[in-house]
Amino acid sequence: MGTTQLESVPEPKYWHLKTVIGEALDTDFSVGEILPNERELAARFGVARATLRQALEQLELEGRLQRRRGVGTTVAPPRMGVDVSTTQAQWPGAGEDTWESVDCTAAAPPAAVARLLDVDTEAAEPVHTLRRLRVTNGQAVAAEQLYVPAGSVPDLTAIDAPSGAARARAVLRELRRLTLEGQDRAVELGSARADDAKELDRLPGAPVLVVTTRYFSGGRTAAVCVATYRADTCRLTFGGAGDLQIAS
Amino acid sequence: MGTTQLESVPEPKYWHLKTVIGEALDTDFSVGEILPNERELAARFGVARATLRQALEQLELEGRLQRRRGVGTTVAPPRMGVDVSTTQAQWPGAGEDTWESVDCTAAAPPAAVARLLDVDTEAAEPVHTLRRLRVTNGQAVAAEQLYVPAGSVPDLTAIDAPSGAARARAVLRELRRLTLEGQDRAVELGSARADDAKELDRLPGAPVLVVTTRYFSGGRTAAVCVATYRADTCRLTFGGAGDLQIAS
DNA sequence: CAGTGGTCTAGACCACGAA
DNA sequence: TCGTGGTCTAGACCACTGC
Repeated sequence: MGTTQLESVPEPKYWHLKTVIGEALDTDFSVGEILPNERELAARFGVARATLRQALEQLELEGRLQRRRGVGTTVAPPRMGVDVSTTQAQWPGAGEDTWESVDCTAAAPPAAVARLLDVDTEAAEPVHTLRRLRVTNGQAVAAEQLYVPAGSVPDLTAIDAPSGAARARAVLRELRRLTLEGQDRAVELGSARADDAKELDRLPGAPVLVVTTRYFSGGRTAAVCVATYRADTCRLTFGGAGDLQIAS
Repeated sequence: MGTTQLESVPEPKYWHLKTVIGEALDTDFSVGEILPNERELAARFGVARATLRQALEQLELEGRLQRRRGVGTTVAPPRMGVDVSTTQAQWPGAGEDTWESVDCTAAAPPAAVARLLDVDTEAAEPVHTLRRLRVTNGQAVAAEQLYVPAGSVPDLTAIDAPSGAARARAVLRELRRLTLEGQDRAVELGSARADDAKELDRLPGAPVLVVTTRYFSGGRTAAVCVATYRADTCRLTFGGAGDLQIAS
């Protein structure tokens, strides 16, 4: 009995580190406080920097930390709940939204989106491509692309501006005049494309929650929306569960 | 004009690798096919194994690859859509569910869950803790924990078995007898706890989508459910969007 | 047992932000 | 300019799977 039972299944170092640091965050640090830099933390725990980084990456993935190049690692505030409810079907842009930086072009949609829309890829029906940014509490939390086949908004006059923010608003206005017959939604994990990452102030490849919505009107898919939410800072809520919160 | 414009913002190697391999998956490989091992791939692309692994990790995160220790890296099938719709409020276990491996204990809930339930942490009201596994297409896609305060199911007789699967079914049966007044839902990114990871056939820390649901009845929170979905293989769908699919 | 992916090390250099 | 996190290397050993 001189030695106690050895761990038969040794826990990886980074996993243990994550636990230790996670507990320290709760007790020794407050939100926004800056941690020692990675080289010092690694030395303090007696591990290689790469191992320490593995632990920090996990904590960042869980929304506990925020790391910024050239600045440092800070304690993140609790994730903010952003409402994406489907309980009451509504066109995008309706209600008390906090969308900003509206823009509009006539670019052709990616093949995957064209498949969702009922557009004929051969006929090349024009598709309005809107780009919006969702800003909550002063932070950009989502980049959205809304694809609207020209056929869905026939009454749109060319006078409304050929492109840009004014055009985008005109498309949204026309869309809201239609009768929304239903909508569909899916959520999955993805990694940020370069352009979205830039607008969300993240590095390319950062984990994001991709929310894809189909809007039905007139017996067809009238619009498709692909919204990319920062996975580190956002908790998507449905049904007004704004205060719902589970610490991981 | 002897030299073309140098890349002013050189793309990281792993990012470029991810693109190259991702395209190769579309053209040169079919679902289920096994890739060359990491050491060979790294050599073939002329990078260190760690760099190659960074690219593979991203592709796995996006659900394009599946890696298993001791086996190899295979091309993953498209993510399966699992329905978690909130359009019609219903108690867990109702409808055509595919939940399995039901179990039930009387363990005290984590503090975060107790906060959501209206239980008095001091009085220590007993809480039924159910554990279930959601199996779709023969694969475990989610591990769920359902917390039901004893006060929510007062008519539960002790005769129904003190614990285990039979007890779990009894709790669910009693729950369904109540009038469900509403429900709440939130989705966020997390990393798999050790026990969940084991049941989902993943390593601890694997990315998961955590779905937290509150069930309201009798003017209080009658139950709280925390479901952990494999983020690599699942796409959460709302409103019957089973066929909704966007390639990333 | 051999071969796979998972963990870990001890360095190096780069890109970015702030002073 | 300096300090930060981000990328990258070339190794090593370990844990798991299947033969």
